[in-house]
Amino acid sequence: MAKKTRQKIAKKKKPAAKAKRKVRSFIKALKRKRQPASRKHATRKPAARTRKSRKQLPKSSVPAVPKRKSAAVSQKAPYFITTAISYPNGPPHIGHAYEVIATDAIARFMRLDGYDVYFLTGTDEHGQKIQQTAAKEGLTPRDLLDRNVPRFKAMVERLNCSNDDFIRTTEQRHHKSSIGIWERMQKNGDIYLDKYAGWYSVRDEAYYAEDETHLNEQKVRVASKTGTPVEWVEEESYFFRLSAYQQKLLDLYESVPDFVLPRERLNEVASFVRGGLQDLSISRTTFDWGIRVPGTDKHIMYVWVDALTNYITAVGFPDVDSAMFRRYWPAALHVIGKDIVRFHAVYWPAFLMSAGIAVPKRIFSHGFLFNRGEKMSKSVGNVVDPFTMTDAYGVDQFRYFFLREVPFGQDGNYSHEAIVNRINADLANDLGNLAQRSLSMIGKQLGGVLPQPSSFSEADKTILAAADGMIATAREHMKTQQLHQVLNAVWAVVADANRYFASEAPWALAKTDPAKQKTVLYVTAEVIRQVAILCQPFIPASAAKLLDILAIPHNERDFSRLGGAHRIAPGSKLPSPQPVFPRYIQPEAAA
RNA sequence: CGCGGGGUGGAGCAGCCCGGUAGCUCGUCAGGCUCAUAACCUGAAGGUCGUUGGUUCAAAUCCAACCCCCGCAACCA
Repeated sequence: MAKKTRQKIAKKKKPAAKAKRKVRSFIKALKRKRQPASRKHATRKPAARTRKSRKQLPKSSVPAVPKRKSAAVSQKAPYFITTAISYPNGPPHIGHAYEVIATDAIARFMRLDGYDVYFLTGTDEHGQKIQQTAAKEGLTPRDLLDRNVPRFKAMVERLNCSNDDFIRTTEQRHHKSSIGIWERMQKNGDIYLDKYAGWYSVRDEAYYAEDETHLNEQKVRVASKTGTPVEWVEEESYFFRLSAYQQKLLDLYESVPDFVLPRERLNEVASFVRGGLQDLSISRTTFDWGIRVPGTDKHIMYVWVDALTNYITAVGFPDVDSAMFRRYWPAALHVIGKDIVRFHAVYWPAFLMSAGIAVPKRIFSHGFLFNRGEKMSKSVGNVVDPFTMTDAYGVDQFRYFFLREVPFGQDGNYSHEAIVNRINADLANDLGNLAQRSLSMIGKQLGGVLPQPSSFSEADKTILAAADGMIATAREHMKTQQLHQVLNAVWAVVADANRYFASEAPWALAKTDPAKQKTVLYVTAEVIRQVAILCQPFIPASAAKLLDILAIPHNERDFSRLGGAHRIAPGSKLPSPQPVFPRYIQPEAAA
């Protein structure tokens, strides 16, 4: 059995080597192209031609009032991790849920592994879209937010996320921070006032060049790409000298090859930057729901300037001498969706460089989730509400499915069948049943007292070695946020443990060799203990239950307890085991 | 010639970079066990690796061309 595990582990290493190779060739490519930056898109398109409708990110849980940590004190290495902030112009959906549970799993993993983690999530509440959505519903932006933001907070709580703060960009601290970064960029000479004109689509929140539009049947000019109506707009705007940062960004990508993961995303970004950067319009005068540009009365900051800044706001900016800021910035990891890589890997570091602030250490771009291969969409009617889903399957089951099934960084698919299959097979049958069958034997035959093992056989040693090896494998995969690989490694051991249990047949040893039976049950409990500890980041509530029925003290559940240096204590009295992972049974009238 | 991802047993995927017994999960069939959550263990069946051509002693793996699907563009990570 251990052989199988080893093979699996060996296999997984390959991609790493592959990735390194890719980096090398990527760097070469950068060097090659570096000098002559071809300026393909010379025409200046006014604003950032993007739609920024989506900024995302989930948020986190708990305290309505941020329970900030008192920085300082800890000897542990700091680890500041964030989700993107969610744009609450509608209810939260599964994409928001996915991002926050994945980020939560990483945060919990690092915490258990001895880091001083600060986990941030929140909502991005400014922008024209919020203003418009509110107007459409006859509400003020404030009203709309008061209705929607609590739903995001509730989702984060429901998903059992361990965020330390939940930031809202409408908060006072964030206004101060945004003005702070603006002034720093301005002082550095990177902001100037100019004018731009172009065809603007309100719905897309984007400008189009003349040749990107046409007159439709109704003689209305529309964006060819999206079919949305456009209007000619001339607007005074502040610009950020993004063009001055092209080489600095390329240097960054070269010196920190893991700056953006997965690697393909960095390649895309680098190629975009090599293509030439134009200055970025960073203010608007066409609406007022946002943060006012300092020293003006009609300019509102471009939402992305405001949104990205949330990451430093949360650690105390503009007070760069604060304990929080000094301890946690730069961020260790920004977890974002693949659609906003450009904002995080190009604009954000450029803003920070301009402001004289360190850039984050890594951006990780996760993929999108598809419902039976289809993008979720209201018109198709396959939008799934995270609350409904967690009600149906359970929070830990929901978390487990997405974190195990979807290779982190790639797109993923889900369906009712796939979810039921996975949670029944992996959680209920493999892990849950293993715990139940072994622990109930201890309960019934050994009076609920964890037995003392006698000498270990080769089989015992092999399965223990497999369990002891999990943490090293997990850490290796965690270096590049390969969450699904961590779970793969854990479940390979669960499968080994089931084979071990079946081949040792402790139920038959009760009469023939009680000492050996005790050893087998002890070893099995020890393997389950390590599995449960390592599962905590992914399925926190269920893992805690498993540890409870193994009578593991709360202060012995961190990763320092893994790897074989510590073993479960013989002689401890175990509570009578309760099933931790119920099988999913199709509800009766599944109309 | 817009950019990117993908086409491998019934389903979903790995393998491809560094050619050389086609692997995993689920499902199906048969057997075992009976401690356990109708679960666990063992074995079997099942594949023209999108197409065509090329390189090679040898190609799922390298090269070329082509076909098809899906994202990037609608409230949406």
